[in-house]
Amino acid sequence: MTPAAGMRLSHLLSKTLRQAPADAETVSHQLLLRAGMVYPGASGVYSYLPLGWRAFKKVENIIREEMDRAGGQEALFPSLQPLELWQETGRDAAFGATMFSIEDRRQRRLVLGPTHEEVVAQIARSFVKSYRDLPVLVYQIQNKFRDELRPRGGLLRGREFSMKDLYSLDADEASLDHSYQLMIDAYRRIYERCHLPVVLVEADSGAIGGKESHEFTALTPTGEDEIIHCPACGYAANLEKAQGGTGDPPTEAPLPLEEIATPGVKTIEGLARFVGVPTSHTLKAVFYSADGRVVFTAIRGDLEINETKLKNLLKCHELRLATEDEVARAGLVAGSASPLGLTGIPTVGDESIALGANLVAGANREGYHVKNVTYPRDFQVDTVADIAAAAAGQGCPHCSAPLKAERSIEVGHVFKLGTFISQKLGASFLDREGVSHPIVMGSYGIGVGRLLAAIVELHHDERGITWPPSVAPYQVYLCPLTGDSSQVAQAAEELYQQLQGAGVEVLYDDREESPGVKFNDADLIGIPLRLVLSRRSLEKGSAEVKRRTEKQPSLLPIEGLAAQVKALLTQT
RNA sequence: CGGGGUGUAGCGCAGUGGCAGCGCGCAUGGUUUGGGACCAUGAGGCCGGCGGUUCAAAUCCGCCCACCCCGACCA
Repeated sequence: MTPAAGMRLSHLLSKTLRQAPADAETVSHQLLLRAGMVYPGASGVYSYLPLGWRAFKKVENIIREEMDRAGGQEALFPSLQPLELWQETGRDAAFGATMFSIEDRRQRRLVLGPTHEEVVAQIARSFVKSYRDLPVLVYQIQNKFRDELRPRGGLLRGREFSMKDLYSLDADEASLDHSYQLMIDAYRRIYERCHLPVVLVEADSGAIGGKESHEFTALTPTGEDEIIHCPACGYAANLEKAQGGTGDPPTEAPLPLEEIATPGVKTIEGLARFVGVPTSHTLKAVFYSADGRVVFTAIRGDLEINETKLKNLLKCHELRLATEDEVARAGLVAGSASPLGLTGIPTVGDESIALGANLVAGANREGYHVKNVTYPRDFQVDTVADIAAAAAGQGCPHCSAPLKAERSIEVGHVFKLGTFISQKLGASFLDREGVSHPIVMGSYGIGVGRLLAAIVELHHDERGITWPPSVAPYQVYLCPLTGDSSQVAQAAEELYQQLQGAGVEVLYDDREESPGVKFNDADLIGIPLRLVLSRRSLEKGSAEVKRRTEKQPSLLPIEGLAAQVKALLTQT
C-alpha cells in the first residue's frame, strides 16, 4: 500500500485566524478564511492554500469520477479565446462586459473564456462528421473568468473560478434528452457523495433560446438565490422561472367602462383603497426601457413583473425601468397610465390580465382612472405572456397549494442548448440519408469552489467546519498533548508513521501549543476524526478517538490503532 | 451601474490638528500543558494613493483607488 499523505501542522503554510477578517460575512467565507483554506487576492479572486486545495481536489475528483462514469471524456480547452469566435455566435453581446477582454501585442482582441460552448462547437466542426460519431460527452475542469457585476461570499461567486463544464453533442432531441438525463443522474450522485442535499428546480433558459434548463440548488438561509417550491406537489423552480400564481381575480361578468376621478391617487395600493377593491382587481402599468426603446407592460395590480422573463421575451440585452422623462416623452401619464387607447409603443400584457374582468386601470389622464376594464374587450396588447414574478403564498400553478420560497445556492446547472451555437458555427453532421443537420448541444456546469463553499455552508457548527469525510482535506487530526512528556511525543511520531503506512491521510499537530489551542484549531479546520494522545491516555495504553460531530471521545487501545482507525474511516 | 459602508502592524480595532497606539498573532528567554496559559524583552507602519489648507495632517478639504454589503447577473 502506498503511504497516504501526511502533514505536520508545524510546517503548514497557513495558520488559523482567531478572528475572521471583518469584511467576510458569509459563514463559509469566514470559516474558509479562518481555517487557512483560502486567501483573498482581488475582489472575487482567491488562492487555495494547501488545506483548502486538498478539499477542493476531493470535490473535483468526485466530480471527475462521476463524469467519467457517465461516459464523459475529459479534455482541456483554452482560456484564451479569440473574440471573433464569440462574434460568430453573437454571444459576445449577450455576455457583454461580463467577459474579460484583453489585447495581445498585435492588438488582437482575446477574451478570457467565461464558458466554452463556442470552443467545443468549433472543435466538433472538425471531428464530428457523421451520425456515427455521436453522441459525445466531453468535459473539462478549468478556471473560468467572468467579470461579475458583483462578486460575493468568498468562493460563492468569484470572477475567476473553477468550473466543471461538460458539453453533450447529439444527433437529435431524443438523444439530447438521454444525455441530459445521464447528467442529472450523475449530478445527483456527486451531491450525494459530497453530502450536500440539493433540490432540482426548473430554471430560466436564458436569452439564447435553449428549450429546457434545470438548476441544482442547496437550500440554505445564507443563499443568494430564491427558489419557489410547492410542498404539496413538489413543483420547484427558481425565482426567474417560476410561474406566478393565479391569486384572486374578479369573477363577475364584464360591466360597462366607467371613468372615475381619483385625485391624488398614484399607487396601486392607494387606488385599491380609494375604490374599495383588492389590488388583484386593479391593472398595473409598468414602463421599461428595453435596449433604449420604451415598452409598456400591463399586469394585475397584486403581481410584480419578473424582469428576467420580460427580458427573455423581448430578446433584449439591457432592460431597466424607464425614466420619468422617457415615460412622458412616450405620451404616458405615470400614476394614471393605461393600456386603453394606447398606440405607437410596444405593449406586453401578463397572462393575469386575461383571468378576470372589470379591473380598475389608469385613464391616461392625471387624476382619473377607469373601472370595469376588461381584456380584450377594452384594450389589446402586442403580446400576452407569463411575465409575472412568483412569490411565496401564491397558489401553485399545478395544484394551487400555497407556494413556499427558500433561499438557496445554485450548485449546478444543466442546459439543453439545442442547435443555436452549432448552427452559427457550422458544426453539423450527415445522417443515414446523407442529410446535413446541426449538432444538438447541451451544456452542464458545476462550480467546484462554489460547491465546496456550499458544503461548508451546510456542514459547520459554532466551532468551525464539520467536513463530510468524503471531501475533508485529511481524515485524521492527530493531536498529541505533549506537555513535558517526551513519551507522548514519541508515541505520536510512531502513530503518525503507522497511520500513513495504513493509508490514512493525517494532519499531525506537532506544534508546541497548549491543549486549548490545538482543540480549537482541530474544530475549526474540521477534520472528521480527532485522535488525542496524552500522558493520561498513554497510562491506559490508549488514545482518545472522537468524531468531529461527536461530543464525547472514546478510548481505543494504542496497539493496532492505525488499523482500527482505518476501519472506523471506511465505516461511514 | 444605483444605494450603503470601510481603508491605521498578519488579524481585530482605538486614535477629530501637536511623539503612531491597544488586543491577538510573531521573535527570544523562562515558567506552563485536557478547551484559545503566564512573565520579561523585542521585531513589525509611506495611517490606501495623489494633491491642497496649516507652523504642524492618520485627523480638515478635493480628486482618485481598493475592498465589503444590498440590487440587476451567474456555476
